[in-house]
Parts: sequence; C-alpha cells; structure tokens
Amino acid sequence: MKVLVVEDDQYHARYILDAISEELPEVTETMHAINGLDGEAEALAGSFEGIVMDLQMDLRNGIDAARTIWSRKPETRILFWSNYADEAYLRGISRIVPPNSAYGYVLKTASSSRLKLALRAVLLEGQIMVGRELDQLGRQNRRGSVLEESEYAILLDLALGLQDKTIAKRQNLSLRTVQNRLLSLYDKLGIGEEDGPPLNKRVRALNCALRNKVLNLQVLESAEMDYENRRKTS
Amino acid sequence: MKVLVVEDDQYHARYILDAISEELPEVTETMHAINGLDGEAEALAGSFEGIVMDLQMDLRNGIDAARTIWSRKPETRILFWSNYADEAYLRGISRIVPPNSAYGYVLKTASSSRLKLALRAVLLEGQIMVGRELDQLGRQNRRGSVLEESEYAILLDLALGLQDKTIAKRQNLSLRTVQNRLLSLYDKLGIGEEDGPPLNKRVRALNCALRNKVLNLQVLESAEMDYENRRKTS
DNA sequence: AAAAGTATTGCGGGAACCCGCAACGTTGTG
DNA sequence: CACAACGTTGCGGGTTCCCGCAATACTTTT
Repeated sequence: MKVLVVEDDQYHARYILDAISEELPEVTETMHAINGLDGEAEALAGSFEGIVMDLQMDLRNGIDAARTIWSRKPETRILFWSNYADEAYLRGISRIVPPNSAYGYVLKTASSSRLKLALRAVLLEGQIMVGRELDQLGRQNRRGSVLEESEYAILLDLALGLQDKTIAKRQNLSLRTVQNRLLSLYDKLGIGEEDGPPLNKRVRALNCALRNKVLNLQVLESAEMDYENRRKTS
Repeated sequence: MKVLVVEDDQYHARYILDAISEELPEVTETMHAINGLDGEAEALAGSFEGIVMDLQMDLRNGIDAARTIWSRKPETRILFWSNYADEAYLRGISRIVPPNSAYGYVLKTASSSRLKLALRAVLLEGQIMVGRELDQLGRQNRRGSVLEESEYAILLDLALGLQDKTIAKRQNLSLRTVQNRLLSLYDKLGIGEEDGPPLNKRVRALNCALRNKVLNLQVLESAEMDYENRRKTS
C-alpha cells in the first residue's frame, strides 16, 4: 500500500512518517509533499490509496487540495490532521467528501495512540473517524443555533467585503432578503447584545465569526479566489 | 542556567527540548509549559534566565505572556519561535521589548542549524537575532508604504467593529480625523483599486489586513480583551 | 381545507459611512 | 518672517446600511 503525507511542518512530517513506518507495516511506500499544490500533483500523478493531509498550508490549503484529488480519485482515503478544530474546516470538508469514501479528522493535540488508531482505521480499514471534540462543534455555537447553509454563504460574501446589492445579485435574492439573512446572522453570532457603545455590525460579524472559528484565514482565501474566478468567467 | 520552554505543540516541544539538552550543555535545567498562562506563571515564579516562547497558543498568546514577564523581569532573554511571519507579531513584539534586553525571532520553517544558532546566540550570549525574512516585512507592504502607528491603532479599533464616533472618543480625535486616517488606511491596503463592483470598505479593510498578515487572530483577541478591560475600568 | 408558521419582498426613514471642499493650526525650511 | 507642507477639524451631501412595518408567497400542522 502506498501512502502520501502532505504536511508543511517539518517536525510534524517527520513524526507522522516515523509513525507510519513503525506502526503500519502494510504500508510499503510513503511519499512526502511539503505543500498543498505539491501534494495535489503527487496524488494525481501517483497511485496512492491513502493520504495524510495537513489543513493549514501555504500555496494551497488541505481542503482545496482534497477537493481536486477527490474529484479525480474519489476512492482515495484521506486522513485530515490539523491543529485546529475550526467549524470552517468541518464545513469545508463535509461539503467535499464523496459518497462511500473513507476519511478522518484528527487533531494534532491528540495523543499518539489516538493518531495511530486513526491512521490504521482510515488508511487501512477504510473507516470514517472523526474526533468527538469536532462532532459537537456545530451544536455549542450560540443559543444552540447553527448557521444555515444559506446564512453561511451570505457570511462568506460579507467577509469578502461585498455590498448588500452585490450579494443579492450573486445569490439571486432580493436586497431585502439579503438583509434579512444578515439580521439572523447577526442574531446567531450574538451581535448587538454587547453592552457598551453600538458597533458596526458588519465588521463585528466578521470579527466574531473569526474568533468563534466559524471562519478562518484559509476559507477567506479560498472564497476570495472563488469570487475572482467566478467574476472573470461571467 | 535554567531555561523555560513555552510551547503547546507536543511535537515541537519535544524537538526543542531535545535540541537544548543536546546542543546547549550550559543549560542545567529545563522546564516545559504547555500554554501562555502556564508559561507566564512559571516564568514569574521560577528564576529562568532564558525562555523559548511559541506565539500562537490558547489561553494566552506568546506576546501577551512575554509582556507581563518582561514587565516584571526585564532582563529575561526570550527567543520567539513561530510558524508565521506576520507583521502583526513583529509589531506586537517591537512594542514590548524592554531596552537592553536580549531576544530573537526564529521561524519554525528554519533549518535545525539556524534554530540551534539562535538558541545559543539569544539564550546564552544575550544577542538579538531576527531572521532576515522578518526584517523586510514592513517594507514590501503596498506601494512601499508602511502603516503609521496611528493608522495601525485605528485599524485595530476598526477590526473590533467600533464605529467612527467611538473610535474618535477612544483616541481623542475628531470624527473627521478618524475618517481621514481610515482613508489613508484604505489607500495603503489597496482598497478601492479592485475592478468589479464596489465593496464595503470597512469589511474589506479587515479582510485585506488579515490576508496581508498585518493582523491575525491573536492580535484580534488581544485587542478585544484590552478594549473590554479599558471600557470597564473607565 | 383551514390555520398557523416561516421565508421573501417592497417601502421608508433614521443612522452611519465615505469623502470633497475649505479653514485652521503646527512644523520646518529658506 | 514668509512660505510651503502637512495634519486636524468642520460642513454638507450622496450612498450604504440597519431595521420596523406590512403584504405576499410557500410550508407545515391540524
């Protein structure tokens, strides 16, 4: 079995490569890519059955890399290995996993045994394995409310800096509907409940989304590129 | 000599502890704190001459921890060891280094030899050592323009979501001056030059500042706490 | 099918924001 | 001192944003 490790942190890469060679004798060959772009190219060129993928990387983040890999080779087993339990990552991943595919999500703060277990379960056994800390992410948000997919889309557009009018055009909604979605977004993010002077809700929404880890820098970058591309080709 | 390592990533911590014990025989005792709060407490309680400090940590980030440590023990030598070359970090550090103190800033992507060199130079020899990648950060910004300290302060307030009026009050400026600073801020961040539909400049400014690494999540958190504290005690 | 609930849209107005114009103070240079 | 350069401040107006109110749709419940 061939496994590809996509990881830009030298210390983490060394550790995971060691772990694989020690604990998974079934793996006959490993390869190491040091960023998302490189990893994507290797994965498409070679014939890897399993991938360990870091999420936060330069050039191309793990989710974008995984999307193109899965779109060409949907049977590939991918174990995401990340420092952060961001809702943004989970949302990103859950939108790109192909049906019947094996994947997993393990935090880098997890113990070695947990990591090794996940390596075996996902790469060898083809199971789905997601840490419990991550699973309950959506629930604890604010007043137990999760962002609807539609609200999340608006949040992304807001985060890019688009105006209401532009968002309406993009999403094929009326101006007022966009503003309604923004209202419920503000509500769910808990904006307007602070004491002290009133705030600029738009900026505050982005601020809160970042601090609550509903968004992160990687998805901002992805959304930006997506927006640029779609704008140019239309 | 006693050295404290403040690092929440288990793999990085192990590596740096190994490196110290192998390469720096002068170090007789090492201690490991797993987050900023813990590290701060240990540093103030024990008598450490040198500290290796991660920047991105939960509970309390490295800069905030270093600030309180230096305010009580300004002679402490601190080597910052970070994944990211964010302008936000440099700004934060340069504002808290006490005069005549020894410190350094090394990226985690640096080679082992560079890291070991920095360990020796900063902790043992008391030199100042900053990687070259970091030093030129301020210059390449946009049209060769660096943010003035005053503009940076406004950017922070904007990022918190404060309104112009509130910012004016906080900084003891007139409303119009705040708006002028925002104008030059927009200019330096390159906002308003994009083609395509017009944008919400406020949100866009935050977005760009994050993507250009003028700001990052840690400074947002710090600014937030600072704002809350100052508001309550006034 | 009726009723109740929810999402979408329009209208309108007050507040905040963006910014050109012009007046004023400060600083520094010949 | 004069003059220029620059930061600060006020004024005014055009635009965007925030959001209550109310009229339709569309969905679910009874």
